[in-house]
Amino acid sequence: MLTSQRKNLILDRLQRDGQFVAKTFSQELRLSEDTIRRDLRELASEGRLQRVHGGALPASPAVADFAGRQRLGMEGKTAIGRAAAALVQPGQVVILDGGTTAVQLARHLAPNLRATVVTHSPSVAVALVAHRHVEVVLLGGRLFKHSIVAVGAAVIEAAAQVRADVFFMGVTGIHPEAGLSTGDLEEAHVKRALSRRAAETIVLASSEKLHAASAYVIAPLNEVSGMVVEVDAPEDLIAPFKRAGLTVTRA
Amino acid sequence: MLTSQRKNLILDRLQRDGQFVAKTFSQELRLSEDTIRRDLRELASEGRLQRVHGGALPASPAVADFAGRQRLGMEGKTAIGRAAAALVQPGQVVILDGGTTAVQLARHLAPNLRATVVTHSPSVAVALVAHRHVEVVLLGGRLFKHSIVAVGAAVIEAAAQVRADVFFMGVTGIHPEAGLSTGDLEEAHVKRALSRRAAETIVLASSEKLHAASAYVIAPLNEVSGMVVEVDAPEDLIAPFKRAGLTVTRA
DNA sequence: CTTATTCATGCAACTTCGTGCAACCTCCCC
DNA sequence: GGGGAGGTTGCACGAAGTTGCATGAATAAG
Repeated sequence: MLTSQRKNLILDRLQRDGQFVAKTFSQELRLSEDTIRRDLRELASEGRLQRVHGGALPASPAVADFAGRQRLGMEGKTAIGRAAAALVQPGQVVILDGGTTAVQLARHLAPNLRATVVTHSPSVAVALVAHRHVEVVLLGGRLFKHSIVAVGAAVIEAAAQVRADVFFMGVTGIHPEAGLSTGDLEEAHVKRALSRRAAETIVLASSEKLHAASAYVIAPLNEVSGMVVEVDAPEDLIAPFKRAGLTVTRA
Repeated sequence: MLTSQRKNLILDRLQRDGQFVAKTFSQELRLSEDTIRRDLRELASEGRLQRVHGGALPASPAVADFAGRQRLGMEGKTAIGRAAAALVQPGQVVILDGGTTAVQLARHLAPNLRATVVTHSPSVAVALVAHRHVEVVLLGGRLFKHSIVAVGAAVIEAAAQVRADVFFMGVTGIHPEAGLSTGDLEEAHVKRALSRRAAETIVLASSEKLHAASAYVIAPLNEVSGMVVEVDAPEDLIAPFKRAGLTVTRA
């Protein structure tokens, strides 16, 4: 049996059964589990299925993708969210970006805090329903499922109505020279627009984002006033940002 | 059964029932309670559900808040959602209201359906992230937490950009003489505006809404083209609407 | 206050995972 | 036909993940 033939068979099974167990299949084909696992790994890296312990599940592109990212470094993101939440002052108008870290921020806002949160992320909006005293303003637009945020001209237009005190921005890369960047052009536009509607911009930067750069530039570093990083972020990665004048908060 | 599959199942149950009992589920799957509890702990730490003594509740107290409402007649609402989802034709532009029934509708859209959904409900938007082929447009505005929908002039303005084929509306009352009504003035305005942006309006009417009237009028009956009711809705409550020319679909 | 669940934790047995490695195959060029 | 490059496969082994049980703490219910 050819490798690619076997891979197709795996995908067929996955579609048919809604699940795929590596061990069962290896016995059925009388091949070692290693071979099957290798196939699964490759298919997963092509995004054609979602790898899980023991086998695989169908790839539901956006969700699984997002859920996967969500699990990664959840601890650090929660800590960053909590620390950033503490930076919000009573009565402020805050713009909150999308992403898991932002949702954690929303979750950890002090229960008695009175503030207004403006967001283009439906997830953040839903998370804030739990908060008694926070007024939520949702910015609408086309939903970009990969990140679960609204994007496009509509968001930018709606944001123009807002003057906020601070914008908490998520990025995929923050680099001393390259500045802030993210993986989607539309998202980069929206982040830039939101940044310009706030007096300050604070970047939520989990460790893997430090000194990384993605395809689309959002803004140079000098448009950022601060960043929140994990408590154990290496000092030598942080130093360049401090030199650039950013206020660095450790979670 | 794969671990992650089990976790998905837990989340599904939670969505479906609005609650989750560890012991019951462990017996059902013939696994130790420890395993289930471990899953719950992990899901809780990812913020995907809210851990409580004995089991779990939906993550966003948003939904938990709903949970009271949600558990009530959930079966009927799911059925209505499914039936209404079947009314959507490929390629249509659909406006979807907020509320539990609408979320069920979103969940039950045929997986291969290509369509555009316009909504002012962040919950609906999040639910549709899972759908591969549906384009989602989010209407922004101030978030009305009780119903988890955006309301206000911004929504109405954004809706003005849209010409939809059909609007699926949730109400708190539909009455032969009093027409459609709901419990909040702002919401009534928004529903009316959305209704005018669609060629047809179809009301999602679980049994307790029939012949009920709430404080704020949305529109008279003649602006409605159809309604979806539970399969066992009493014929004598339905007859007046049929006489008024509405197409009644039984779930 | 008492009692019965339910919970978190540590532990041991077991399974599954990733990596490096060697054997083997196929294809292609000489 | 010889031989090398590139790819595939199975195995070994240490790492990581999963599960059920025991224990004592925490919680809900009467």
